[in-house]
Amino acid sequence: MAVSRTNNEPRTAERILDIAERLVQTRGFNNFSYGDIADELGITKASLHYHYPGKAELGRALINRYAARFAQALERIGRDHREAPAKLEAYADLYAEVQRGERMCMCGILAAEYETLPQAMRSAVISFFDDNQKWLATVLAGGQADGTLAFAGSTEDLAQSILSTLEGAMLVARPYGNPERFNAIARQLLASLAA
Amino acid sequence: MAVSRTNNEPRTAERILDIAERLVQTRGFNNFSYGDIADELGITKASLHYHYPGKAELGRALINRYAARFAQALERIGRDHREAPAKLEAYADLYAEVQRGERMCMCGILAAEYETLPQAMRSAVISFFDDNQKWLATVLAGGQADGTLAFAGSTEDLAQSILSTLEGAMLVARPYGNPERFNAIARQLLASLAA
DNA sequence: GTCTATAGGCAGATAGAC
DNA sequence: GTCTATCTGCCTATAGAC
Repeated sequence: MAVSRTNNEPRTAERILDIAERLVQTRGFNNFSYGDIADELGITKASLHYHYPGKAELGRALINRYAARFAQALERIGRDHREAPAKLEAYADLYAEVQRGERMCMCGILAAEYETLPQAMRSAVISFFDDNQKWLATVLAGGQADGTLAFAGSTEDLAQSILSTLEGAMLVARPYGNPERFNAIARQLLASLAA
Repeated sequence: MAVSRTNNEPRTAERILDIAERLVQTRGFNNFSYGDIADELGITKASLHYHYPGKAELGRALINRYAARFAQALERIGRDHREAPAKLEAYADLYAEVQRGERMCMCGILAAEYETLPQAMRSAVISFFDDNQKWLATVLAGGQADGTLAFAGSTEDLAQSILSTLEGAMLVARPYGNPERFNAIARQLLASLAA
């Protein structure tokens, strides 16, 4: 049964985000244009401005959707896995999937471009990292409590470290175009936390 | 005593690199222009083309100088420190210095922009990472041999992991503008390797 | 080595017809 | 919602005078 919708297949706003998302994650926010999206979608640049008045608004929409999808994935991990090591492995798999698509984490690449981003996008990037770190810290605390994880230092520091290592692994692996490079680092990271 | 030079103080080519280097490391290679350099240096855009015919050549010169300086720093570390843990600490300090200048590692930010780089720059980025990894692997092997470091797995994998963690720590710390965020991760990393 | 002048292209954005 | 047409600005780059 079709979802209620006035027009036939006019999810143009979503399709714009799909294309722009791939372009951000492969080229960076400043290195694609309305023209690139328009060509691929088969409409004109002017039409894009109807859906997203400016590039800053488009950028906000991109991060918002990306962060929401990531948050859902974290919730799902919480439901699907009981033990902390399994949760962390599933978390690393989220990054591995992005890597397999020959993309960079959206907020990772935006962090590199941070100085050039419109203000509205900056705060969204920070929120993404904060949310991830908070989730990781909770998982780490749980694993420490039930003895499935072993580590020294604060959960916050370690959460920061895990996030940075995964982002860095994606970043450095990019030029090599070799997913295994990322996987090797992720495996080491997880192994170092096992009880 | 003055170094032999035909003109008075015309190291324009070097001053161009100084300015461009800071711009790359803060904004990215695609997010600064000849105009930005010209304004800061007080000459015209056209004059820049005399020193570097195109932006691709400028980019090559930037990486070459950066990589050469980094290689010198690695040599110096080898001379100044005998034990592996001290070498690794000095290595992490190289990154911390960059971070203090509110910059990103040049090759780290170029890795994010990799897809958009001219071919000549791409290979130079990979060489930079390869050289660093090779140096790290040698240090790790030395520390393992004399018992000052303790770790499982291959030296190559661990070298990859250290490089990625430091690059990722710089990347994620950028939006926060807080050097301490980088330092906390670097300390954890070094502590995890101590014998 | 540095300048003026200019070319040619592409960026983001807007007005207004349909 | 999408179009054509257009604007303004910036980009890299070149020619040629000084």
